[in-house]
Amino acid sequence: MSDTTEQRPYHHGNLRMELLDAAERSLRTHGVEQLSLRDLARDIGVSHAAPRRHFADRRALLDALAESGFVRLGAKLRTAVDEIDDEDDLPARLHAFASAYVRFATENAALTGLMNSSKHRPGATAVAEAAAAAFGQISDLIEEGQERGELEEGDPEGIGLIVYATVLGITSMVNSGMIEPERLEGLVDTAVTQFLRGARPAQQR
Amino acid sequence: MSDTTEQRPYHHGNLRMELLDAAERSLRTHGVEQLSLRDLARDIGVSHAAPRRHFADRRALLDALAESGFVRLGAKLRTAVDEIDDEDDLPARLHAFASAYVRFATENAALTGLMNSSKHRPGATAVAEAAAAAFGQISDLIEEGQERGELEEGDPEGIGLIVYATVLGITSMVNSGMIEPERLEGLVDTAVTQFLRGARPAQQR
DNA sequence: CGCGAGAGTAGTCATTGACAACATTGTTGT
DNA sequence: ACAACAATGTTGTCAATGACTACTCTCGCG
Repeated sequence: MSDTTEQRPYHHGNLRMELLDAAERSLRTHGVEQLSLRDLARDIGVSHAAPRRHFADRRALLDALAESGFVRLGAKLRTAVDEIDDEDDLPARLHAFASAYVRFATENAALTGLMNSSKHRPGATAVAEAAAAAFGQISDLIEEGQERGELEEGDPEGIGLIVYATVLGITSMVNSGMIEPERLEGLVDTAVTQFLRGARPAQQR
Repeated sequence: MSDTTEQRPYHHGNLRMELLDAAERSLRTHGVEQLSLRDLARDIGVSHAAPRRHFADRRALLDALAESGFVRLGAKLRTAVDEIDDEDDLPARLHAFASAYVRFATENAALTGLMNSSKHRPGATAVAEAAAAAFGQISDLIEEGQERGELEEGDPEGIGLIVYATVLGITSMVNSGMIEPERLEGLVDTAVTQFLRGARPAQQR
């Protein structure tokens, strides 16, 4: 059935997904502050109260958005790392990871901001889990590096945290306009390189 | 004249400052989303339109808050660095800088979030300047380190950016609940140490 | 085949930011 | 002194919004 001129049936049938889509568009073009449930409903062509059937309140919609963001980010990170064929090439894999992150985070600036601010909200366990899954990948990378003696010993998560923090900070600065996007690649490069140098075991220095 | 039972004169005399004070309290306890101009006006006991004489709109109030935050942060950073008597002790100074930053940023979590999200708003030049002043200090530190040959050559600002980014990222993770505050000190410690190792000139490796 | 749950609608309310018109007070030039 | 006048507050109003309630439509299941 064509949906162009046809009257929409009483039941939309796909509202939840379409709400999320519209929400992400609005997020991208107008920012999170401007995102209004009634606006989305108007865009889609349903009544102002319809979204309530799918999201208890504005927060719930934003949380769902953040969760979906983390899932997609996780996937991007995974494929980026896996694309480095040489499984033992830690520098390359770390670099791929960092690059993929900053690309996603700068191409989806507003969404990333939302993701980073929602993941602490109590009750948003789904968001937290999605975030942990995305982040967990770097711990694995670090762990492998340690096993092969390329990185100093110590809590893999703690060490990974540093890398993650740096990348997070860089994108935050780009997204807030503090530094120009052109410098992104270079900064990520030096960040990863310096990290690898700084985290080498003592006997290799 | 006592101001306890006395009727407030028609002209408050200090509304702007008191608004900023109340705003910061509200920010701290309820977060930026809940901050409402009318609420502040009620708290202070003026009419709902009074704030408009001092801040064109909600954004302007938030920007002023962010600016004041950067000014205070800058001062904290400066004194922290200056408290290290040995002017040549780069590690100690860098550490003091990072420590002071994370302390401020975690003790003023919501304010920091606001600061980091406002500094890009076009037209908020005052905010941008305050931010640059606070951040510029680290460039100076790096430059000194380079002059004494303790750090590899290269754009001081670029190198400083990495440190700043890492510290920014760490606090962002703490403030969003991704990592526990107890780990803060340790993380900052390793971050600074690793940075210094990684940024040493080649011949010293 | 009817009926109940799921999904959408219309109506309402309190809150809010923004704005305009008006009131009060402090200041300044003469 | 004192009459403009600029600052600063006040009341009143409006449109938008999120949240809630009561009602309606449809479809699938027993």
